[in-house]
Amino acid sequence: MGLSLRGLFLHPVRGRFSMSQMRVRFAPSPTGYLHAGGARTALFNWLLAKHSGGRFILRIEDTDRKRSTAEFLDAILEDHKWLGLVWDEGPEIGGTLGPYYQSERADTYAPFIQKLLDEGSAYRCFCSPEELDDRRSRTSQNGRDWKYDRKCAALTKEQSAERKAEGRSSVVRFRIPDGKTRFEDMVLGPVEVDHQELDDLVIARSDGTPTYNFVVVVDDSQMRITHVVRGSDHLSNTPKQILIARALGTEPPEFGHLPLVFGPDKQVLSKRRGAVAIGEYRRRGYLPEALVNYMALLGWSCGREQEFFSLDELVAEFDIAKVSRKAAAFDPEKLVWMNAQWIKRLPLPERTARVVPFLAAAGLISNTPDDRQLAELERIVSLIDDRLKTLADIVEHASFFLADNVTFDNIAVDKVLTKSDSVDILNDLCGVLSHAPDFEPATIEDLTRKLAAVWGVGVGKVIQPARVAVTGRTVSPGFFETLSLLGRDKVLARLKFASELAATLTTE
RNA sequence: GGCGCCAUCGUCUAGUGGUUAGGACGCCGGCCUCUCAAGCCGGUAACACGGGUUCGAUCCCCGUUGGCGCUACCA
Repeated sequence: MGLSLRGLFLHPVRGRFSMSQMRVRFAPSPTGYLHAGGARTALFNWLLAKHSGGRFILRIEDTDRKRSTAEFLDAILEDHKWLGLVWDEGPEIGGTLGPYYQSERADTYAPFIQKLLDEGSAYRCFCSPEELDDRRSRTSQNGRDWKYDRKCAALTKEQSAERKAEGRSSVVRFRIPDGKTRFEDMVLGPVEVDHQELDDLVIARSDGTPTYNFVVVVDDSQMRITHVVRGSDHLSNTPKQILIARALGTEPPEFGHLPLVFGPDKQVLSKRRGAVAIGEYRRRGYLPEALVNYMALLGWSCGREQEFFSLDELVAEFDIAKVSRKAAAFDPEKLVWMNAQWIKRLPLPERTARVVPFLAAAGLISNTPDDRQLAELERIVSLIDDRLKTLADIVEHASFFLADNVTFDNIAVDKVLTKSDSVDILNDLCGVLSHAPDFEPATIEDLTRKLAAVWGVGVGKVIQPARVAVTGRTVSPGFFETLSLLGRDKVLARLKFASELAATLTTE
């Protein structure tokens, strides 16, 4: 009873022009991971709210108990936090207009269904799915322009009650009135829909549970949502929801429909089609800053030629009216570029800290390095400079610094160490460096260049075999700095090892 | 099929009733250079088509085509 009373309280006048702050929600269902499409919707909602100093509400639409899982829920919450889209009301923190899990709101809907039934805005429909199928297939060749024929709409309340008493199962349908619905979409502008195109939708299933289009209206009203921003795949639901809201005596929120996001294959991003989960980007070494920046630019632009935006800058600049009406394709290559740009902009200590989990996962360092290790790591990261496209790239760039032994790249070995003079070059360099007065980059450079002069070749001829010897690869940060940081002992040992290896490979 | 949304370089986009149609990613070339990146310089590439309106349309209108979405007792 208490629940019903609370449930019956809707907000008849929202007051578009009142001083009350904007209340915006994102309502994911935990039936899959958050992907770039959903995350962009969340981001735009969040930005809309924050730009106006309003509140961002997270509501979990977990009524599909079969497909909803705790794992998906956790991932979604974690992704929001990681992206910086903190919510003002919702899971974990609650709020005054909860519960924020739809599954916990199950008892609030029945009184509203009853209200519509009592007032004649809805009616019971006793047509079975089989009958419906039958009539549907007879109405049109392909059965695709079928609309519910309102067979049960004409039933009087007495007839309806009688059938119900007989125990016949029924659904509740919303009675679409004559006329047109128009609304001003925040993204699309004016939208008008003739009710001829709508049919009497089911708002309560035969088991009594309410359907999506009904639940959303009640939830949004009870949570005092003022603005709904969602994918344009919901556009056709909007007039139905507006009509239901009005029948319930509450003012519908403002709506904004975002164009869909395609994958590079021009197919709409979706869970079913295996869109990349946000958590996957995190694991692959993308920065949340880059992802947010990239997603914001997917369908929105500030009008100037600025392309880098922090979350704070986005909050300040975001204008939903400037969102494009055209669907946009997600370009992974541009994301990579943007990620590299954001990594470059990270101050060294920060960049170093962010790289730690990736090195730890590769077993190259401890998850909790001490100050000395961190200082060394910082020198390595500094040397690698802006070669990282993702944080995960740190492993391939830094492993030869951190691992005890060099892992040789076969192609590098084939290409460089098999050259006939590589053994002698490596031995000579080893000899020269073992007598170096110090192991500063300048000293190493000087000695290396002199050796190259003795051989009568360019420095590159000396450096390349030595690079492979010391790093196992043909590419690395600056050679002299790399050797210096690695230290004389390791360098000499590796040169020696490689020269022996090369000796076994050189056929002449 | 019906209804709806959309249409500028391959991709993300800016833009105006008169512009050499701008930027970014990618790609190509060059510079730098010990390799690879980064950086810098240069290049490649677009107003879907057809009718109107207009002195003049990429821009406004209509149509065509194309892409996409919706069309459930899913959300």
